[in-house]
Amino acid sequence: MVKDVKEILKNNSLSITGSREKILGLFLEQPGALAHGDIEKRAGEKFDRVTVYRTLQTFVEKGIIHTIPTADNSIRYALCKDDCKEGHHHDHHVHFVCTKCSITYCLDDVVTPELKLPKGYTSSHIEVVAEGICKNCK
Amino acid sequence: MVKDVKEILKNNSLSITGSREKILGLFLEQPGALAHGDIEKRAGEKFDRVTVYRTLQTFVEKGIIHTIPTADNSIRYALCKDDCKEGHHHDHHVHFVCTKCSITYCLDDVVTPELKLPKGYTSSHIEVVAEGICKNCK
DNA sequence: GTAACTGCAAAATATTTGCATCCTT
DNA sequence: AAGGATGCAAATATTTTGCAGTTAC
Repeated sequence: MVKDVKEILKNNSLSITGSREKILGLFLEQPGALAHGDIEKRAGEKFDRVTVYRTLQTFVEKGIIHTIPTADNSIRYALCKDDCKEGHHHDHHVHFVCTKCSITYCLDDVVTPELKLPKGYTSSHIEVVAEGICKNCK
Repeated sequence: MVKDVKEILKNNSLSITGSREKILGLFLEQPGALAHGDIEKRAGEKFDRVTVYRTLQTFVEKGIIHTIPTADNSIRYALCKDDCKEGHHHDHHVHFVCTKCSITYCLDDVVTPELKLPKGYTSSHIEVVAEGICKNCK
């Protein structure tokens, strides 16, 4: 995983700007996923709401981050692994939402299981979200 | 699965009102899941937006329907099976979103697979959403 | 210098709340 | 009759859009 903010942006042919560096930095400096609100309210940083929306959207399009749908309708974003390319996400790992601290983790080592779908159904992507207690809260 | 609207409401100690009958009827008469907007715009029926919000919330609380989170941030609702009790959902089946017709199905016969979570994590619920082409669209 | 990015204002949507009225039991 | 449900109005919250000024390359 490339850890340098500038390099990630360069690799995706995005211009290097303050907001992008700071927002991408937030993702790199912590393990969990971030919701739009988390980023906006992040202490010490003042982001324009609109810039956050647009930056997140750009990152998703470029395959730098991916979205994690959760039951409470709060979309979270998390870093993609290196093999995500523009328009072609490969986040075949399981997501875990802690019901206590509500941190969302990407369990990169837990692979999405195979599913036997009924006749006639073909799936291109499977999203798995587990809910429970994480290792820090147990 | 109980198919009678009035009976379902009675079983859950809800008063039988026009909106509840109509909204619950919508769920019973079709296989897919419904989003809030689907219900509101349903041709032939005029529901107050607020009533729809409150009715759906009541149904979820009573365990009559459950929510299905999807990547596009549109929450869908689908009927629970009979073994859902108030405050204790048992929808251990897989959900399928067709990328073509965007109907969301509950695949009641496909059971949520077991997951090997990392040390320290315990899950109480696992949500699986598959995306692809359904049997009607292939 | 040019194209892209940002931030402000404002529009468009979506969701929640209060309250008076009506309906179910 | 009493409690709960509905529908309207309005308050909040969320997301999108337009545009002028600024910045990266």
